[in-house]
Amino acid sequence: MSKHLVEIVVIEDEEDILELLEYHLSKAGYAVTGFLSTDRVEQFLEEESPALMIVDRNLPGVEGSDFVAYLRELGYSTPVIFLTAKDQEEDLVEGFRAGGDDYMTKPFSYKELLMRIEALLRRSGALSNDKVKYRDMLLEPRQQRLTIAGTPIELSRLEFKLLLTFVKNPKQVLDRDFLRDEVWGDNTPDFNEKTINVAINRLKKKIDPTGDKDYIVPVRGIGYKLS
Amino acid sequence: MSKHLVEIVVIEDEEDILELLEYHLSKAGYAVTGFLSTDRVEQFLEEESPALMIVDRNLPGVEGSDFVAYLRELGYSTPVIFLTAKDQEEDLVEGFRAGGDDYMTKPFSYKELLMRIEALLRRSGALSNDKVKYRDMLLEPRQQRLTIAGTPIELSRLEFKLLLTFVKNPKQVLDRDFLRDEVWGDNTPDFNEKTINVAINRLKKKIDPTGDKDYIVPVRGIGYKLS
DNA sequence: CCGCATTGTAATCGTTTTGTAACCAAAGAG
DNA sequence: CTCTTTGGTTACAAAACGATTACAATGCGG
Repeated sequence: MSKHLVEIVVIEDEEDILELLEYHLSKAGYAVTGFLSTDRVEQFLEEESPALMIVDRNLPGVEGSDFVAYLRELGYSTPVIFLTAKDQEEDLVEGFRAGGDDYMTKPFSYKELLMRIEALLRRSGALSNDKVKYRDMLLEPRQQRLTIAGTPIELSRLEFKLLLTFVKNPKQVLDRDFLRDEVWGDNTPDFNEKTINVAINRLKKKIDPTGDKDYIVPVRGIGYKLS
Repeated sequence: MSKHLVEIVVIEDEEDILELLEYHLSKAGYAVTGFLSTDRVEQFLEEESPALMIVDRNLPGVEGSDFVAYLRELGYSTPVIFLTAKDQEEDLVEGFRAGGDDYMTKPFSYKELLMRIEALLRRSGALSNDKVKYRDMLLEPRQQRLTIAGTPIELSRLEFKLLLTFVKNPKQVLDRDFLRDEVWGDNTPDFNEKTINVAINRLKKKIDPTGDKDYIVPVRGIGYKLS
């Protein structure tokens, strides 16, 4: 979809499993890059900086854990989840010693994998912990980022602040005075009547260009509300 | 990694399991504080800040996950490993949703628990690595040296410190206040607004003279981020 | 002390964002 | 239906902000 999404690298030599992983991760909204071996991965890391790597232990040529240990040696600290059929304790220990963050044995639940991915992304700071969702809109105040149905939308600071106050007070009619205080600040003298109109207008054009989503609707004589 | 002084909190209502945990963790070199219920934990967190918490799901009165969710709500981001007899998928999902970092079902191997603890500490703690690699940049803080794609680049003290804070917080938007505190120190009075701009500018010119790598990108009205 | 690198400050430029004003369209009251 | 009121739309001006450059201040090694 887009480069704004969280990027995950999967290294897995069994092609059908790799495809299944790619399918599940893409569906969950991640940008996935798959590798059948470690051959091109180092080169890839020189150019991109994925948020997480899922690495099979059994890879052609190299042990997955040796490869991760090598990356750690180089200085990469990308979070790693090992996937493996090996469930012996010493294999697991080897994985963690190599610098892995988590370890799952096959067969595993995809739901659980997704949960562990999310937890690790949260911990490593790749995901913002404060998110506000409303319908298909996802706002991340710290990053000042908005995605609608997965598509990133660029908003200016004012526009974001405005949308955020609506999302924080959903379904309520926000009168013009409230919006002025909340978004522009209460110390603003000679505040132009139409400033709000124009700001709302610009916001609407960005979050709903076709105008059929009806996020923000006017309430005549009072203000606006998010429906 | 020095395990000295690393403080771990264990919340477990079954007294014998708690003792066993305390035994194993102490033996591994951690300072352990055990609780039989969540009652005193919040008060404890106000005074101390443990590096990690091990929390049983089944606690008298409160669900362990609810308690962790409550702590997260309060703003505590202490790493959490859940311990539980519950191995249903939805229980696990609930644990992660509450803000847990890892999840182990009883009976579990102590060796594995210790590995997971260490991995989580590594990930969450300030790992003072002597090498940090990000894309094709390699920073060596000890020697204050930078190489990009193998080529050494000369950076001044300030420039290095600035780049290091970006590499340590990749993909996150660092606002001007954060950068000021982190790089210049928080005790700087009458800090010129443009100082950051100029410093970033000089840094960019050195690490990306042609300007096509896009390491550091501005986020208008907030600050900058490393992409 | 001098010379050099480093860092801060100020001025200027260009772009983006935001405010203002004029005009258009729609809703409601009579 | 017409008039009034209020919101929508557009164009333009002002302001905010980052980039860039030049220059001054600072610090450090000789």
